[in-house]
Amino acid sequence: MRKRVTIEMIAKDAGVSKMTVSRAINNPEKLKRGTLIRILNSMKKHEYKPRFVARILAGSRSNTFGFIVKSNEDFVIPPFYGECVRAASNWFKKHSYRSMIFNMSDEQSASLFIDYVNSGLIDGLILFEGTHEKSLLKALKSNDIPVVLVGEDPEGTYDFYSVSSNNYNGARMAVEYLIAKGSREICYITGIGTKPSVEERLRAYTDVMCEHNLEAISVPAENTLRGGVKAVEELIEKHPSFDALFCFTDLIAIGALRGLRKRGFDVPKDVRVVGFDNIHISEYVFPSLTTVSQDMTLMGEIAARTLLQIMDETQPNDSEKHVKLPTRLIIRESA
Amino acid sequence: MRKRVTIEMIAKDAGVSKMTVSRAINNPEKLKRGTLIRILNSMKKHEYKPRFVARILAGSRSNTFGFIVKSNEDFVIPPFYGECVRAASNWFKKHSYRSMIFNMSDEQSASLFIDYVNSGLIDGLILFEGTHEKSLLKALKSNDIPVVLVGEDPEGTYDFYSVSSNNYNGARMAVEYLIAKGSREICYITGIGTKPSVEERLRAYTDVMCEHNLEAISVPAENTLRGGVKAVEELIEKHPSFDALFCFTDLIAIGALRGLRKRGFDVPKDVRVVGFDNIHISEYVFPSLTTVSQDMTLMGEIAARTLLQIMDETQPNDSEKHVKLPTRLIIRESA
DNA sequence: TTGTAGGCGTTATCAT
DNA sequence: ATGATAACGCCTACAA
Repeated sequence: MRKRVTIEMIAKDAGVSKMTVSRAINNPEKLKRGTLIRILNSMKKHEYKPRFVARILAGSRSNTFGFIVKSNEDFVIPPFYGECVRAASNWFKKHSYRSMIFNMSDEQSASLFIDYVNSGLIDGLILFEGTHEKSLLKALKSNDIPVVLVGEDPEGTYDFYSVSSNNYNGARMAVEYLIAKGSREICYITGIGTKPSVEERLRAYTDVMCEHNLEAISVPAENTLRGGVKAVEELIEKHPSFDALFCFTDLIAIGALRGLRKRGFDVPKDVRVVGFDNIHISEYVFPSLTTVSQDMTLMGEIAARTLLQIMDETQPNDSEKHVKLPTRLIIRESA
Repeated sequence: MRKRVTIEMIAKDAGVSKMTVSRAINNPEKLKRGTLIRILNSMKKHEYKPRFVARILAGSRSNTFGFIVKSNEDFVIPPFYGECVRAASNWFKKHSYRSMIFNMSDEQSASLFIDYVNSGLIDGLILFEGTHEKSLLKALKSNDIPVVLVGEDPEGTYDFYSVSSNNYNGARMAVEYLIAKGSREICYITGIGTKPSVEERLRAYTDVMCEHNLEAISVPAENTLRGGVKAVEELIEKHPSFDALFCFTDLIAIGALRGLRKRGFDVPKDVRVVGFDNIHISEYVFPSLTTVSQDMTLMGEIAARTLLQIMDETQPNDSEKHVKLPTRLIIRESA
């Protein structure tokens, strides 16, 4: 193992003090041209890289942001969050910040992430729905970590900035579309938990059905492919006469497609199916999925931009506290 | 912002020196019961958390491992790697290590990761195929970072440990199966680049076709859904009479299914399709995908176990240098 | 424009 | 079993 190259060695080599080398790195404009060049050369020659942890310990910003995402059975980074992350991460990059993903799937990952945060390794965070646990939010708040939520804050008690889609309108569109197409016995495969997205989409479904004097029937499912299959089976058991399914997510919908086929149903002839999210693969499955599209790229960008604004107190902050993005109905083969 | 709780404050509060508190954290067995309890209580009272970066700077291990994964157009963490990561990460967890994912998609992410590694924030790495770039491997080698490759080392020059599937045998199985089923005009949608997996699967395809006096026709595709669609279009253009497709990955195969359907081909009646990887979703698409299964869980576990063995020099190291895992043909609806 | 001294929070080493 | 001191590598504040 080669011995580590430190700032001190560069200083000695370039015939200056450590401080001058430090300036060469952080405020090069404050140095005389000659000195700067000499130092730069020496750094290159010795392949000097400042040691990240030392800078942090001495008080520097990390210029690094984190994403906290919850895995599911099918994906370590579920596609919907993945696209938001990609967009946010590009935004950060454009502004010379770096970013990294923490997948919060267990205690162990949580501990790592907490260590990072309270060590100064992370300057700010974007939390995706599913990770908005009270204890976590509280910890972040009390440590003064800048945070933006993707998805609404379930409690609202911590007053974080948030970016989400208009879940209610999106779900309404989907159900109204199914009704317009002639479906009457529309069942809803809902999500699990008390997340706002779950509650709003369910409420929209119930409202629309009610407005049309149709019976609202919903069953819950894990947000996974398998969850979709199981929900369909439950539905066939309990309400075999449905002629359409609205699903909490595309993942569930794709599972539902499989479940329906297994039982001999044709989509869309026997049963129309609509999902939510418009993840990449929904366009490729058969039948391709009619779905409510969330603009993940825009969500990611807004989340990133908001976070930067929160942190940069010198700039005027024109970010809305709670952004709600419109959704679009994407009509494909399944309904 | 609450003032940071440091080891010094705990020491004062518990009436001992910093060193003793440090011991309470790292070698509790060396303390007298009473002292230990007093310190522990004080730590709890003040919600003391050791500062990660300070420990690292002072010479501690991070007990953290990293995964380096390459994103693609469809997924930030492609499903195949995702499953390996999940398995490896569980293995680490079981041994009280933590892990994190770096997605190497650009310069910016690379810089973060390099900072981490040469700061001591990462004790070892698992690199997935697609990230085995010469410059990276060289840097890791010269910094003495313990590394395990998933997928074979394309160069072989750096002598890293590696875990991969037997790509050649897997691909042979697939092609032989297609022939046994009666297909004769079997085209291969191959991958891009010079990765061993690309070369071996292609070689297997060519060999088998040759052994049966069949013409080998292959077109390259990006490893994405869209790549599959495009390859099918190219194939229909150039060799419209094919009756089977073997695809470099499931992602490509799923794209191919869509491409075929768009052009009115029925799978498997007109064209049989076989993929490679057996990612989760392949079981759910329609027709469900016949594919060559790699045991991602086992790969992940072996990679993790090997890495731990490399690092722990006290233990005898019984890891093979280059593990090659067997594959299985999973027969479903598409062929 | 450049240098000096001190501190960031922890652990290692050597004492006691 | 516990403590004192130095070291890790960098940056801030002040001085020259």
